[in-house]
Amino acid sequence: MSKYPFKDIEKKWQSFWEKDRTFRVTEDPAIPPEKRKYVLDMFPYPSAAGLHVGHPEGYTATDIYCRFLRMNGYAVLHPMGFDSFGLPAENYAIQTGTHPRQTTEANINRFREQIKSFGFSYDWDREISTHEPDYYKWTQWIFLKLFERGLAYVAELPVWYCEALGTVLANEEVLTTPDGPRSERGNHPVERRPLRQWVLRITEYADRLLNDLEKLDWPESIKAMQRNWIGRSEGANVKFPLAGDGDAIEVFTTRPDTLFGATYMVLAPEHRLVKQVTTDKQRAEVEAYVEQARLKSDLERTDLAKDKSGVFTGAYAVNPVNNQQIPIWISDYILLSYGTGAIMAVPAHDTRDWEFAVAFDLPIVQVVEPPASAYVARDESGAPAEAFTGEGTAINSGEFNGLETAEFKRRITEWLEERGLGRKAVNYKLRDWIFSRQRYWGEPIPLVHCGDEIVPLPYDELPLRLPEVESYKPSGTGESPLAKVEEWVLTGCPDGSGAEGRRETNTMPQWAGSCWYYLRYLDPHNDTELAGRDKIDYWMPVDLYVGGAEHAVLHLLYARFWHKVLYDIGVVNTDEPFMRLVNQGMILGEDGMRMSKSRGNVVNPDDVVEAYGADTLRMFEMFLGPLEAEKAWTTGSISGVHRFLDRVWRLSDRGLQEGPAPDHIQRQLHKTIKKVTHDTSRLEFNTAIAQMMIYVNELYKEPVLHRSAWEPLVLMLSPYAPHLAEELWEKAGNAPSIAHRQWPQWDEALTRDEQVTVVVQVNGKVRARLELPTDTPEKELTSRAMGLKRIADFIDGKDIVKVITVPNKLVNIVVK
RNA sequence: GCGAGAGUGGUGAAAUUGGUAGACACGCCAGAUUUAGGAUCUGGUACCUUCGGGUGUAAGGGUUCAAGUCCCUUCUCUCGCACCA
Repeated sequence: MSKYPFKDIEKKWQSFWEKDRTFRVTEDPAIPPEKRKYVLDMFPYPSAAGLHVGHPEGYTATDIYCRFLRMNGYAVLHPMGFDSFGLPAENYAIQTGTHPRQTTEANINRFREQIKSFGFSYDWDREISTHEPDYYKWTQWIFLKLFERGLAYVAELPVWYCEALGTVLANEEVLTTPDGPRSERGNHPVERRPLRQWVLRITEYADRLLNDLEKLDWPESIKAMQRNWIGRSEGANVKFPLAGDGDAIEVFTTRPDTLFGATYMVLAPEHRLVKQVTTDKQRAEVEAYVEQARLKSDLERTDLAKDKSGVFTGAYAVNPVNNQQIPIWISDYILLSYGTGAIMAVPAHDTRDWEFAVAFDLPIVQVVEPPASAYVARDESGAPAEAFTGEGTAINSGEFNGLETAEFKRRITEWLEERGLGRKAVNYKLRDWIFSRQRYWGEPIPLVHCGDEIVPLPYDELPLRLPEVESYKPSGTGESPLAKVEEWVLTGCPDGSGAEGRRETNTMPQWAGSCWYYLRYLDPHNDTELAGRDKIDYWMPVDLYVGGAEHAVLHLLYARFWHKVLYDIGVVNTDEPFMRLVNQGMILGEDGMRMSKSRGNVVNPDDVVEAYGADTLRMFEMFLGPLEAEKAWTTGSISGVHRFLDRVWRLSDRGLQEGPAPDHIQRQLHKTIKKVTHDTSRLEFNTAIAQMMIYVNELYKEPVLHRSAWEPLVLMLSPYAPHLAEELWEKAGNAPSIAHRQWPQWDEALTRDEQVTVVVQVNGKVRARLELPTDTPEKELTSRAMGLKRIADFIDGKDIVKVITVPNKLVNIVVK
């Protein structure tokens, strides 16, 4: 159905750009810093399935923006690469014996071809892949820096282990599903196992990761997710001595002001003191409960709907503020992994403790009087029927009675500190980042075990290359396939002692490579530094980062963490990498559901390019709706965009007339330039396209096409449909390329119409319209409005209360 | 439950600071062109109507000369987190 030869045009210009290296960018010192922009796409994992329609969405958006910036005199860094370590290639290797490198590189080639077929203006001289030794040399280098600074350590931890993937996973890679905890990748069941792991001390950066979010121009939802994930809460750690024992239970609480209401304590079943405190009488029952809790999946343990369960240990602790003995229970609603794994229970003011107290008939003591404005459900006797968790005034709290919650917290914390019973404390939900994987296809960790010592490889021995292996299968011993490569594992100890050492056989997770890739683009071939400082100073930080919201926590938090470490060691110039973040909305299938093979609603972008051309695909995806909104694919409306481009093409067949265009065309043109400029700069591509459509519709009604009305349109179109625009630019007699030509400017005076429609309202309802010259004085507006027969009919016999006029907009006559 | 966001024609969606609701596009209808179909061009297309007008932006209320836009209440949906002490 298409008439314009998009296939020829697109092929022609893609090879022109490639030969011409049109989009190569260098660090030109003549360009002032404010005219330099770093626009980054989240690079893809080169899967076997090829690109889906979601990839070109974000990539088109940044491409349009970059082309727009270039035409406005900016130096633009816009690179692309591949996140090429990862499990799918390795799983394929396990099944088929094909080396993951082979699969990965074939996929990269396919991806690169596809990406090029969309006409994106990347500087391909800067392409990187994270699996290449030249690249992972620097991933390893950063790891050694982390190790040096004590930010990487080994710990035996209960970690998520995935039998199907044969590896441990980070907390962030595990999802809670109705079928229990599952791996984010592949949706396989996972379970907790105590294993020896490399861990990165991201918690040391928790406060900075939290506070610096304020500086960032990111979607509020992403910031909220990161805040939530970090989960900072302030309170106090308090020691409750055991009755008749020298030991004490330490708890974390955010409400030290409710200490007087603590009527019992609860330990996590795995808590170290459980064995010690349990009385003989209770031992059998406690042990049974602990065993039962161990076998429960986390989902069962965290099912909110279930009733509270627990067992009394038989032991008592002493509430340090009033010396009362309170019973110690165990329950699985207390998690060993948060705080100290033990709580003081204040049933009157904590919903969970309330439920537990009611279930086991434990005492409930009110210590916070709710403010008069607060609603509290009460039973027939007038006693509270639920926990009051808000702030209020202290009661039943001895000398502290009458204090407001915030003040009480300060005072009681001081009181505890003076007596050595407690101290101010901050807790985070964020855990340290479990960093090792028992896999083959990842960066080797450049460390050697020499007896009990762990010795880093000297920097000049990097990269530590992945050895070739016989089998990609996990060893089954909880070690990676690397462990079986004896000649690689056995090595001299790098401390120079000449002793035998064994290499670390764990590899890094996929996140490692993507934590810093944006820096390598700056200087991709540098073999003495990860990137030259002059290049970093020239481009960083990233001005705009576009990608999917699925990386809200994982990638974006890890990358920020590494960046801060690099900042602390003086490698980078800012403490945040990505100043502005935009999430492109997901493109759903035509049925409004997430695209998936099983639903059969997957749209392959190659097919669209084949049928309509890359320019149509680009514009269609942008025309679908706002960039950030979730949008359903609608095959039908592709033709609307294609028809538009076809109309533009046929318009060019008319030949160009020199000399000025008619006045109304000039006005329409300048309005169009203004709107397209404004909208493009704000990534509001759908409305910019609509405006160009309006303008083309206008041009269509004209008998002749003027060069002065045409060329600005071609220029404005060029970021959106670059192939067609290049062709039209050449067809108009200009030398290629259009890519660096000056963006058209508008004349404000010409954006205004000579005539405007002014509506006349009576009591706010539109009753008439007036065609008047622009900027007709308000007085005349009023008199013209009053003079209308229709209006006279409406206001006849009524009192005019007032008349409101808005120049060039409306007259509203208020009558009674 | 908590956090974030969103509800506008048959459909995707527009709408500076409150100022003509539905731009643009899909679909549909009509006309032109065409052997026919497709394609193309032009026009129409929120709903109701006694053709005066009335009603419409999830629902209800409020502020205002004027509300999709601001305020309050409620409902629905999407996403994220979820016994985090």
